[in-house]
Amino acid sequence: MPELPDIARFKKYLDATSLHQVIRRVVVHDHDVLEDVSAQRLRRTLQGRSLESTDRWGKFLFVELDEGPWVVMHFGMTGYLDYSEIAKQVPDHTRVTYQFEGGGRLVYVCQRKLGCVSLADDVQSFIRSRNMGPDGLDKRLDFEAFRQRLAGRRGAIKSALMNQQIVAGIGNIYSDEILFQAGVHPKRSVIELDDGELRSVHRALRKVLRKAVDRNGEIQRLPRSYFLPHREGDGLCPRCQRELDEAKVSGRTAHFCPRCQQ
DNA sequence: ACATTGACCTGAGAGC
DNA sequence: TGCTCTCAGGTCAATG
Repeated sequence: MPELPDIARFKKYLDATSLHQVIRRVVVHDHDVLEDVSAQRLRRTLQGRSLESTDRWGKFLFVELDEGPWVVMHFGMTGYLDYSEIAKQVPDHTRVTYQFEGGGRLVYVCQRKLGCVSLADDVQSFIRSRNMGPDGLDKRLDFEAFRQRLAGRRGAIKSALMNQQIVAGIGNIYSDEILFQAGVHPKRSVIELDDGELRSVHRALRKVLRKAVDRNGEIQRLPRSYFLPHREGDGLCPRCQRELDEAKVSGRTAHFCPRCQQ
């Protein structure tokens, strides 16, 4: 479930709890989540360093060390961070522990192991190497840029929104909200959308992500006029009260209102 | 070049 | 109670 607004919350959480503390040691509980880095190199790179600042791009969280490369974290669909001042039992499915001098610790938890922890020399080259599109909240993603990135696409608009190479940060959940607010059916092909519809999708994308970040990625704190509280709740469209419908869109389950999204 | 599908991974919940 | 099946969903390799 972690999408752009969730990663923004994790970033804030890390900033508030873990910056400027010296790392005493790193424990890798499960090597499966390490990507392009051995446990030994991760340990040696981080030991004695401190976390100095964070950055986010799409669903990736980057953490700058006082010296050396950046730590990169991706949360798959079940990942999150947990900080504790005192030594206590780590949560189930803890994959990496960052133990600080002074007793605090930050852990990376990822039940389904679809996320990963890695090192990168710098944020920009990491993003380039993965061919990632602009972050969904990037100011440069204006309507023209958005339309250009969708040019030549024939697949479903929902798939395009979830494609990290087109726009980074949107997943299954928030693409549902965006398409609901734009009044566009998730299965509509990108090429058959006219300029007005594309503009609505773009406007909804910006608005939804901004609001969701503002609400800390907590769906129950979104306005009742939003789609997601009902997707997770009564299953009724907040606009017309009709029963929500679902459909498979390239392997994912899309939720939508059959009346408001034609 | 783009689109689609299955595999990866684990646990919850359904159905029997 | 316990077994099996399906589903959740981000991403990537393989296939169309």
